[in-house]
Amino acid sequence: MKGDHTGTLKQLAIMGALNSFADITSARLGESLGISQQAASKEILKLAEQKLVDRQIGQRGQRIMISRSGQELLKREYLEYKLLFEPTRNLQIHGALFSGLGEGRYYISQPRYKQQFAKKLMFTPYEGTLNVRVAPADMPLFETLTFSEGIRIDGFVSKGRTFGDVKCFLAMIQGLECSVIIPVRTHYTDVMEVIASRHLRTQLSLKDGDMVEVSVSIA
Amino acid sequence: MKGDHTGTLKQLAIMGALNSFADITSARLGESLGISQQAASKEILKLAEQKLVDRQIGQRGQRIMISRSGQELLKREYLEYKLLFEPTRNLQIHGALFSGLGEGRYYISQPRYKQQFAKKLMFTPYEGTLNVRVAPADMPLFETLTFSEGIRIDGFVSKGRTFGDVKCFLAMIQGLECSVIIPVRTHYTDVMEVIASRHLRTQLSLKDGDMVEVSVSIA
DNA sequence: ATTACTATAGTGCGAGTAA
DNA sequence: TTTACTCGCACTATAGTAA
Repeated sequence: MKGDHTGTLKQLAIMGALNSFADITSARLGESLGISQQAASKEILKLAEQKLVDRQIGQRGQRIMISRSGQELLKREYLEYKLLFEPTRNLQIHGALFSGLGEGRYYISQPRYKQQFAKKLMFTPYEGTLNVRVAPADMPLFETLTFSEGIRIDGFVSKGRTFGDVKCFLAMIQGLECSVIIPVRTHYTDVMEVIASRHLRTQLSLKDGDMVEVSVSIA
Repeated sequence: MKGDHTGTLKQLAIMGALNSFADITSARLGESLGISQQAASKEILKLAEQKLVDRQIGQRGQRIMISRSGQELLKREYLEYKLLFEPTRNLQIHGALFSGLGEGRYYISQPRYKQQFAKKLMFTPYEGTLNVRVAPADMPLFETLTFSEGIRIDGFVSKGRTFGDVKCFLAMIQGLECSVIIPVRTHYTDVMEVIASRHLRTQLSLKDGDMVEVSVSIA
């Protein structure tokens, strides 16, 4: 709110700066936003300062591209709107962190899974999972995920091993966009695996035993 | 940008003011937005002044609900983000307005259609259609809609008459959210029917013969 | 053409506080 | 408890203009 430049960033994205450098003059940006050329110029400088955009400056104009963190900001914004308008329910699932044996990391680092995550989720997952021991009181909620449609990730066979179908649910953990992944053919478990674009433990300063709340959105 | 209170409006929606009155104190709103209680109070007053929210004031707080135009603002915002992040293509289809014989109005005012529009589109259509005679140069574009998946509206039989399946495509006309509807079993036509939540002719000051551009998004 | 500096006018924020 | 006023300060916008 205080220094909120989300609107400007969105306009830059609309003008083509989301996935590549776009020629955008401060005058044209100002016109789109209903502000002066000077104000638009300052907006760009501030976005660059906050590393939300990258710039290439020439003498006959500048080229602007939204940075990785800028993209994440816009995606988070999009997700919030989506949760508002799409008829989804949000399940608040609580649990305690624990360290797994690294099977999660092994699974999601399989190239065939990774390709699909990158395509079907809105982020490219960090290669590791956050293991959450679901609170007994929330087990009924967690189990409804078994019966809900999620984003389908197809299984495959690699080197004689079978990697089964998996489904993902978009979720939020402490304000961060993430995804809960569960096998389609579930065995009973109280372990919820969470993936995100970053290493959640360092990002959120979490350690074993910490209680977390994951807000899972189901269709 | 100048007097942009979209962020505040979105926060109010998140806090439950989208579809009903919600008890929201200025202090709590301020906390959510990272501003003071006083600033939040002013934000609310400005939103109310612009008729983007309705208020009920008591002595132990206020109840806030986002107005119809406020909802439309947020939906437009959502649509913009959606077009940015969902892998859609946008077809710019041009054509000239003309007056139909009112069959469009007759069709979309059928209750069975209306119910589905309200549920599956993001707006409740005004009971009338805008008839656009598609420019010959854009006919190939228009025809691709025939082969694209849209939002499916199921047909039905009423009083011995058959109303066929129809599909809708989210679209924008002069910055306004709208939808293009075409029968699933299409006969060849150069007439594109556009519906929206308002009477587009008055809303956009259009008259017969005017050229319009409709930006249709397909999956 | 551009971007972006300076100076000034205007708007917004928050502390204190009334109702 | 609330909401929302005034007022001082800071931030932001625009016009003019340099580079």
